[in-house]
Amino acid sequence: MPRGHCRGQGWWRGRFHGCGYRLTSGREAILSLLSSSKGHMSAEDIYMKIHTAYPNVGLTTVYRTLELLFDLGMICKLDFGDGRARYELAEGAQGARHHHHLVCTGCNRVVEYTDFIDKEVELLKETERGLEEKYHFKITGHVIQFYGLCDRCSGK
Amino acid sequence: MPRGHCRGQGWWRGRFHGCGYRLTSGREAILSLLSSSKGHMSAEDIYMKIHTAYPNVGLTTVYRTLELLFDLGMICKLDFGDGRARYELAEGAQGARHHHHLVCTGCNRVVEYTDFIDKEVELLKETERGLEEKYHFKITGHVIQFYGLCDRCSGK
DNA sequence: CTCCTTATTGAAAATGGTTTCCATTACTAA
DNA sequence: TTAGTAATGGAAACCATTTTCAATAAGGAG
Ligand SMILES: [Mn+2]
Ligand SMILES: [Mn+2]
Ligand SMILES: [Zn+2]
Ligand SMILES: [Zn+2]
Repeated sequence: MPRGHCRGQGWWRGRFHGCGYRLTSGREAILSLLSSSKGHMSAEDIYMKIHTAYPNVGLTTVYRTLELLFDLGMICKLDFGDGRARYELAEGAQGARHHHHLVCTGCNRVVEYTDFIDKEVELLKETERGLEEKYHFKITGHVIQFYGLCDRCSGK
Repeated sequence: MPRGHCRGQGWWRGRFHGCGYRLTSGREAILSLLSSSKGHMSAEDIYMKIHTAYPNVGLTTVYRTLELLFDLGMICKLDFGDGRARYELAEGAQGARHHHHLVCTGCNRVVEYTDFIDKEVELLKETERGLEEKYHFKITGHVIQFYGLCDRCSGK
């Protein structure tokens, strides 16, 4: 394990420099927010939350940074069906745990669950291997979401 | 099992009348196309395919019909990350088999796989039961998609 | 069949999340 | 410093989807 990394809130610094990207204040602000926040934020959510502390970071930069982080595999891009993409830190770095989502089609409420995950992950790995071999894909990720009505919405 | 249904291509007629909806030529054209076609079509794909035979069916009606069919649970709405929703017949009616998707993030190619499905479905049912009980959701569906690079795209 | 109610329709305009343009600024290496 | 290039933000463009609204047609009652 290389020394010098994972110090303070800058665990991602090396991730950028290695690819020729620059670690700017805007990128750091966004990454920092994603690391400390728990929800599923849209680009505009993020823009507004950092705008007080970083009034000079524009919405365009937020979009561009999110795209970059997504391409680098550092964040996940989620679609809960409400017309805007939402983001969360990918597992691996930071204490992000592997989880899946349960989405209410009535009110768009989202539950993260980690129960039942163990068996799912085990089967997933197996399926991934099978798919890679049969279809010659290099699999990089998956999305598992259940849809339904929450208690509040199922009572009409 | 009521007689009179499932005759000809009109197996869905009763599905509409029971809910107070009217079976129009546009709706029938769209449903018929979805039944006979195999791909994952966008609203505009559908609009263009039926436009030769039904020039008087507008794009707006296609969108509205797809929303209705989705709400009735007759079709699935899919997001492969290319900015437009895609649709396919839900399983149940017609010979639609339960399957999941493997999406290439390089070229957006989509593979439908039914291998490995048996064990997945079994675990899914179990997980659904657990989630319904724990989170008091009434689960109506799920999305499982793997992402990666196809053989053509992984070779840079 | 005819009439009536109202669900449905299409064309055009509006919406809204996301991208693109482009001139300007901020890094970085030599 | 200086050159080369990555990054930025504000405005404009993009484009899938939705809304508006006057016109139309499905289907039940009679
Ligand atoms: Mn989550
Ligand atoms: Mn499919
Ligand atoms: Zn709900
Ligand atoms: Zn590909």
